[in-house]
Amino acid sequence: MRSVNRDPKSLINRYINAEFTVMKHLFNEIGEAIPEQLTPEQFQILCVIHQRGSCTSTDLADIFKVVKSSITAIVTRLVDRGFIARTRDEEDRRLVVLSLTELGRSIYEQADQKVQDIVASYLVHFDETEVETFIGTYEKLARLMSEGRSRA
Amino acid sequence: MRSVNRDPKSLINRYINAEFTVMKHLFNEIGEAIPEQLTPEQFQILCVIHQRGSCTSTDLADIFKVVKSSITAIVTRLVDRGFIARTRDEEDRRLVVLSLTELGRSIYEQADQKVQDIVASYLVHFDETEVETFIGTYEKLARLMSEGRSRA
DNA sequence: ATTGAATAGTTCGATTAGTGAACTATTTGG
DNA sequence: CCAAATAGTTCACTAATCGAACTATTCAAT
Repeated sequence: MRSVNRDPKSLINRYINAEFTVMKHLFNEIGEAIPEQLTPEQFQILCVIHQRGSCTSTDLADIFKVVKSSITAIVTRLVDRGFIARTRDEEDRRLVVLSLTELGRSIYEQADQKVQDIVASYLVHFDETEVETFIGTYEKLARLMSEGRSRA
Repeated sequence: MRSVNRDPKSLINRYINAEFTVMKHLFNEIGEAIPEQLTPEQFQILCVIHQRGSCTSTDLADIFKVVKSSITAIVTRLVDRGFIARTRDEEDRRLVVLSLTELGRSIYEQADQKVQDIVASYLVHFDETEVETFIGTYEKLARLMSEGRSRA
């Protein structure tokens, strides 16, 4: 990307505008579509616990790059609504293991289906190789950012 | 994208994971980098006013897909900090015209430079055609979403 | 074996962003 | 000219986030 410095505005601004627009719309539509009024953050937390089976507050704080007290707050709301169970780990009693309840799993699966539908309804406008290339580049970017912090 | 329905999870989940990861990191880094503690929302509002010269609360509410009272709140904070001026339109006295103060312009330009630097530091890992293809697809997606609401 | 440091999590008080309903002020159109 | 539409604000509420202070537990080093 030699031309970044010669032509700094155009590509980067196009990228930022697209990113903001897409993210805003996606979040809005997901917010509308998700049953039981799950926020995007709540949805993502259920998603991680669903994928892993269980996890801790510290795991979630690392994944989402927020401090642990933020996780406590969100998790408490989800526990109050019966979507998540908090279980003390008997091996290491400092740990609180988070897992989905049956209700939580069911809610997550409904929400996930809606998200799939929304995204699919957009992806249908692209041909397959375009999508694969796009996602490949996107994942590379996500990887760079996750590894990141080593850049200037 | 015929295979979306046959192979529904993989591509869509990869896309969503990448989207969330990238957005999270980008917002975090922008938040850290922006001077004077501008939040991403505040930055985006200054950005729109900077691009347009001036605008109204209703414009901003439309652009960001939020209700007008949200805009009132953010704008009030930016006015309090001296970044934005509210001017009653004498033609149509219902309108409040928002514009950047000198300070606001200066703060925005500093923040914008940091954002450019952050994005450039990632784009440098890609070759130019890859970036152009990626952004092209991204903009197409953003366009579909903006037009959207007409889908199922 | 004891104790001091690290780790896991919560609580509390603050700020920011967002919503919806009720409100004021102005303009417009039948 | 008056009713409806438009523009914006205020208010009370919720969600997410932060940071500092706190409890409880485990680990490590002497």
